[in-house]
Amino acid sequence: MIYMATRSVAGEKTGLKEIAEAINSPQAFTAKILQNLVKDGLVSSTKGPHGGFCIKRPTAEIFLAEIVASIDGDQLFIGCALGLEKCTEDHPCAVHYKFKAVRDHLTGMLQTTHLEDVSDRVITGLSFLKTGTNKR
Amino acid sequence: MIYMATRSVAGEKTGLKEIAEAINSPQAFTAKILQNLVKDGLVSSTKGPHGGFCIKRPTAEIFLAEIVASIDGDQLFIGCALGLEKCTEDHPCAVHYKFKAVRDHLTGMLQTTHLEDVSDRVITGLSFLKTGTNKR
DNA sequence: ATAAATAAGGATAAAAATATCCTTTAATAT
DNA sequence: ATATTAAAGGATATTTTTATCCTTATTTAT
Repeated sequence: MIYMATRSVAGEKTGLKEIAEAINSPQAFTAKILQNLVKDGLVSSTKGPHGGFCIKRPTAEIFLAEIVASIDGDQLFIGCALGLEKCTEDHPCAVHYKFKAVRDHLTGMLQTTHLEDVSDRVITGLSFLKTGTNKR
Repeated sequence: MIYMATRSVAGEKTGLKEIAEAINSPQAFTAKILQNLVKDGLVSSTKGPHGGFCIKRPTAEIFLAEIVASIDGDQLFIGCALGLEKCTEDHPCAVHYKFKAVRDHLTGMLQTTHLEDVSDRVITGLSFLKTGTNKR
């Protein structure tokens, strides 16, 4: 998403191959994740020559939380740190409140940081999407 | 560890079976994790009748960070949010600083919260180690 | 219309995390 | 000494996550 954001300024498409290379992620795997993002309406795709993927909405309106939820589901946001099925104010796990503070911080960050924030740093060369030797 | 903390007041041993039941975790799997904690010096174990596991140091001196590191390794503390092999101030990933703030919060919490903090809440009935129907 | 390019989707495979089983080792009690 | 209890450790199995492969569907250019 960040790479596409650095590219889809005027609604230009970016091909799978290019995206996968840019983030040093296997093509087929990247394709599956893109399919998911398409299914969830964050990205549009077109087949055929000059086809590819494109972010649907303005990058300043897409927050990281949406992307994380689309790719990884909601466990990051609602799962219990100790793995309890039911972990609530009524029946909190032993680290519920300590953990809640951290999670609220994380959730808040993801809900207030939009793609533009992040992609701008890449465009200006302040940060990176790969190292040349990534782990995954 | 939290369950043992609620039990090993005067250096009493707690058996594997009892621990596994208390936290609703499979016995054999719990045993592997306990082996690890023993190897890392957080827990002592004795075999034979009346054998079992016991936390080695005062619970007020064992911080959650140590336990997490023993069980899950250090990726939680040092891993890059975007999966870059090398993610540093010099070569930061696109969410490095945003993520760093959250991680510092998490790390800080784990490094300042000790077992006693957490087990006391269980002892006084304010929080719980299982629900009856856990996920894992 | 046909060929070429490209994503979609289903089936499968590989790797990692989670979990189990069984044999061995050590401690205790008789 | 022997039997019993309980953890240690190695091998294996299951599940989940990560990744690949191959066929199909769609779009564009000729």
